[in-house]
Order: sequence, then C-alpha cells, then structure tokens
Amino acid sequence: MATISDVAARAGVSTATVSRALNGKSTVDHELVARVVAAATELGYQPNGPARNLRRQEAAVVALIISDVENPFFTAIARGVEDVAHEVGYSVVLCNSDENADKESRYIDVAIQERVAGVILSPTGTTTSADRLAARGTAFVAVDRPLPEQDSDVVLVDTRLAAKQATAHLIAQGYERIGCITGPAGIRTADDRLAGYRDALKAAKRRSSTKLVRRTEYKAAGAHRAAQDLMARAEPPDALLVANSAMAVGVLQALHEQGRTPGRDVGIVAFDDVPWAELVTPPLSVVAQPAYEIGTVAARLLLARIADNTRATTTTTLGARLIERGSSHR
Amino acid sequence: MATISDVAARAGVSTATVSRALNGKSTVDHELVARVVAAATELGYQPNGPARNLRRQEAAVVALIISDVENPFFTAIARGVEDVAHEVGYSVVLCNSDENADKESRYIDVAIQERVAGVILSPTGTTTSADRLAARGTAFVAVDRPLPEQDSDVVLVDTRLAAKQATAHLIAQGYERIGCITGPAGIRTADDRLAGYRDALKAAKRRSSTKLVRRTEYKAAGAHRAAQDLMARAEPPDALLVANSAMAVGVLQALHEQGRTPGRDVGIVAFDDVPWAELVTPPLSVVAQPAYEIGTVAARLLLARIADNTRATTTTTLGARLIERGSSHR
DNA sequence: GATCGATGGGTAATCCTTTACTCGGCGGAT
DNA sequence: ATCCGCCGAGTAAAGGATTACCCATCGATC
Repeated sequence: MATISDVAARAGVSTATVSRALNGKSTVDHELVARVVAAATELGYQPNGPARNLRRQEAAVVALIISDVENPFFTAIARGVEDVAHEVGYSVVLCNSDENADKESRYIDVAIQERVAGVILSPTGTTTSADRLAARGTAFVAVDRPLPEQDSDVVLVDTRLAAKQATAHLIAQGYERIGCITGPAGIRTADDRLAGYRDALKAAKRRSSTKLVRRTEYKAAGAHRAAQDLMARAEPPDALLVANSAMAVGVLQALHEQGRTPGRDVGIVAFDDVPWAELVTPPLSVVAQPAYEIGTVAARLLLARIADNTRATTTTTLGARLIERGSSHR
Repeated sequence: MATISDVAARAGVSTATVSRALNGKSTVDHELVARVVAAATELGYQPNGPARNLRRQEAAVVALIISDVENPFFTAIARGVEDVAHEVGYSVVLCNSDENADKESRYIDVAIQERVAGVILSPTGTTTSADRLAARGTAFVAVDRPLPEQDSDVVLVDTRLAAKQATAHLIAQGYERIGCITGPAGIRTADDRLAGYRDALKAAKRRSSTKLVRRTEYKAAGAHRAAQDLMARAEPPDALLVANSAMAVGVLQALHEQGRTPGRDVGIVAFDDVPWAELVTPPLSVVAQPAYEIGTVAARLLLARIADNTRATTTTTLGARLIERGSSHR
C-alpha cells in the first residue's frame, strides 16, 4: 500500500511537503500541490489513519454508544448525530450496548483506546463506566438519561412532564383506573415516566396504587406479560401509560389476544411516535420525543466540548409532544 | 495518559516485557506478569490503539456499512454481525450509507484509512466503490445485494423466489389484478422482487402489465404516492406486492385514506416481518427474511476471509418464509 | 565439569505521519 | 547596495506499541 514517501518520491518533493499539500494547513507552492495531488491519485494513496491519529493524538471520529439499535428512538438520534458530525468532517461509529453495562463498558474502553475525539452515550443502568472517560479527559455527552454521579453535558427530554400530560389526558378522557407499564428501576427515563404518571394522579386527587404499575425491561415480551398480568386482576386498569414503542407492541398484542379494543376498552398512550402508530385501529396515541433533535444538539455540544473541555457542563431539556389519536378516546 | 513505558518503569521491566505480559503472546515469568498487571491497573493503563494498529498493520475492527439504520431489516443484520464478531474479540462499527453512493464511498475510504480488518456492506446503487477494497486487499463481504462487477463473498436471500411465492399466494387467493411496488431500478433486491412477481404471473399464464408496477425509493413516502397513483387508475389493482416494510407503511396509509380495507379490498403481501405486522387490522402478510442469520453468516465469512484472503469467493443464498396473515385473504 | 539447548527478557528497529526547527532565497526598505 | 524579514521547503524528531534479534542464565546431558 502506497505511503507518503512513495508519493513524495513520485512528486519529487519531501514527505513534509506532501503532508502540507494534502492537508492544506500551510501554504505550498501552487505547482507543487498539483504535482503532489497528481502523484497521490496515480498511486491511489490513502493516508494511514493509525499513523496519523498516533501523531495527532486524536482521531476525527466520535463514538455513539446507544442502548438499543433496534429502537427507532435511538436510530433517529443516530441520524441527528451523524448529520452534524459529517458537516465538520467527523465520522461517527455506532456501538450497540444493548442495555448491557458490560458491553457499554467494553465500548467505552474501545473508544478510549482508539483515542476517538469524543463519545455520545445513552447510559445504561446505574453504574457509571463513563468516569473513565472523564479521567482521560475525553469529551463526552450523555443523551436521553443523565449519568449517575457524573457531571457532564446532557441532553434530555422532559419526560416526566410528558408522562404527566399524557396521564392527565387519559384522566380527562374519563378513564378511571389508569395503569403504567414502564422500564426497569434505575433507568432514569423509566423512573421519570412513572413519576410523571404519579404526578398527574396526585394532581387529579386520585389514589395511585402500585398494583397498577408494572416494571419490566424495555422490550415487547416483558410488556406483553405485564399487560396480561394487569388485565388478569380482579379490578383491571381501564387505561395504560406505556413507556416505549417496543413495549407498546407487547401491550397491544396482549389486548388483542384478550379481545379488548384499545380506546374503547383500554385507553392507551405510548411513548415514541412510530411510523405504524396511525396504522393500527384505533390509531395509537403517543408522546412524540424529538429524537433527531436530541442527536443534533448532543453532537453540537460534543463538538464544542472537544474544542474546549473546560467549559461548564450544561443540561439541555427538550420538550415532548402528546399526539392524541384514537387509542385514548372511548 | 499512561504509556507502556510508564508501566514498564513502574514494574521495573522493559517495554517489551510489558507488551508480552499483557498480550500473552509469549511466555513471561509468572511473577513479572503479576507485577506488570499490577502496575498497569494502578496507572489505569489503556494501550494506545493507533500506535498498536500502526505497528500491527491492522485493527481488530470490522466496519458494517448498511444502507439504512432505520430499517429493522438492516439493524437485525447488525445484531448478527455484532454477536459473531464479539465472540472473537472484534469490535463492529456501524456506518449508515443512507442509500447514498457518496456516503458509502466516503465510509469505504474511512475504513481503508483506519485499516480495519474487514468490511461488510450492503452495496447501494450500481456503482462499485468496493473495488477500492479489493485493490487494497481488504477483506469484505456483501450482504443483501451482490456487488456489481465485483467478485466477492456475498450473502443473499432468494428474494426472487420469495416474491414469486408471495405473488402465487395472492393469485391462489383469487386476486385478479395484482400490482407491485418495488425499489429503484438498479438495486438488485428491487429488481429481483419485480422479477419474481413476473415469474409468478407468467407461471399462472397471466399477462403482466407495467401499468401495475411502480418503482420508487425504499421509503414510506414514495410508496404512499405510488399506491395513490395505482389506485387512482381506471382499473386499479386488487392486490399489491410491496417490497419492504417502510413501503408497507406508506401503502397501508394510502389505502386507509381511501377507505379501502387490506385483504378484503386489496390483498397485500409485504417484505420483512416487523413487530407491528400482527397489530394492524387485518394483520399484515409478510415475507420474513432471515436478517439476523444474514449477519451471522456474513460475519463468519468475513472472519474466514480475514484469515485467508486467497480463498475462493462464495455465494450463500438463504431462504425467506411467507407468513400468511389476514391482509392476503378476502 | 564443560557444552548445548532452551527459555526468558532486554535493546532497538519499525510502522507512517505530522510538525518543530532550520535554512536558503527573494523582495522590500533604507 | 546591503540588510532584514518572510516565505516556502527540507530534515529529522516524535508519537507509542510490537517484535526481530540478541544475550544471559540455568538445567541437563555426556
């Protein structure tokens, strides 16, 4: 594979000149640039990334560690990050931690070892392997959830307020016994959605009962079981707040199996707007989170922090939007 | 940041010994290993990836370039690749080419520059930037679609046969005027699905008319327009074969807007099984592709090729499964 | 007891690029 | 005409790990 010396030899200049000509950092004679470029293309020269990164002490790469590649919410974030990063010449590598603290930790190590310029992550669980990033001075930004015991830039959604509004909406629609299916304890979004749900009940002077709350992993299967379980109770809920779209699949499936119709029999509001929300009957009411925007904001924050890691940390909270459709009307 | 020399100094040995102790390639005295490990952890030593990769002339990383991160088919492939790669200590970086030849080309350059061990890609479009990989001797495997004019390992689905079976199923269900909405010309899966559709019509001695065929990008919006367009014809189709799940969203939406019921009014079979397929009414009949398996097979092929790039190229074709649900029955 | 072999560890070269430093030459100012 | 300053290009160092090569030591064998 051609190296910079090959190019230099072919163009009849020194390697320093080749480097300067190709990177455009310093002024190089017009004609020499042309000769270098010609030589480089003739040889199909591609700079050796590791060598460059070794010398520069940094790679123009940001790592994005998300907790579930199959969740459209996170892939939309990924798009936002990519679009911003590409504008300024950074590449994005996507890592899937799968809500698994070990995998997350492994990817953080990889990011450190490869000396990426920065990391954006949606922290999984309660432990914080991100302190290793802080210890090394690697720039990083948390998205969707704050890092436990770690001060950092973070981009959140006001999910507690959104949950409150969604629950208030169900109350306003006349539902009496509203339940909640949310994610595992310790995951901040799961906790916040539950808290918002309780806020709304309290504001409406309803008694909130833990009997109508179920926690399970953020997957369809868990939510399916939770819904079955809740509906099998002597006094089943007549409405449910569901904490993400994968869970909504499980819940809707369970209701369907029992012959219950969303809306008429059981009011449903789920987090995350998905393309198919309007296709089910009745259409699914959702809390739309600005996922793409989370990505763009996080990327911009990260770039700022890469440029200056001493700046004060910020917390950006974006709003969510309740979209009322048929599943929350009788 | 601590370097190998720091560790060596602290453990009172040479850098060579530290390297050997930590990588376990060569035998090192028991007690020295312990001292090295202790020193490394005390210093929080993380090897410098670029330096290591520079010296080794290869990174333990494979790049996966897919054409749409938001398409569940591709994210399922990603999972398969990841699971296999991690078993043998490789990291996977995911790149989203967005069905855009330029982005694909850029990511291929990045992969070459970073000297990744191998690349798995779902080629977008008709041009082949992958020849650059071949030219460098970088191992690579194509998934979902073969590379135009490029001999390589490739993992495909027998999508033409699947399309034929799906169409035959619609015929068997008594649909008369079956249309097809598929992806852009030049994308192999799109062409194959159309070919399979025609195979079935021919086998049933039906005339196939281009008037019932629409091609558009693999997105909901395009398919929505295509469906509107087809249904507005004087003699609209009474069934549709739809080439992926995003398109299915657009088609179902269009039918809904027109008050037509899938199955009863218009038979539908769409490619790709999605979690929500059973939630719409009637449930959506689909061609389920073994996406996860595509990923695992491709990863194993890539690993074999990384080990020995001289082996003959192979083509693996996996089968798809027609799942009949309500949308293809009157 | 001497020699051979094996084993373990150190020295230094190497991977390729970027960049600090240096130097030559040229133009402008006095 | 001379000198100063600047600009452009070359030389060589640096970045941090791996590994070829070499040496010392120790045990075993004759």
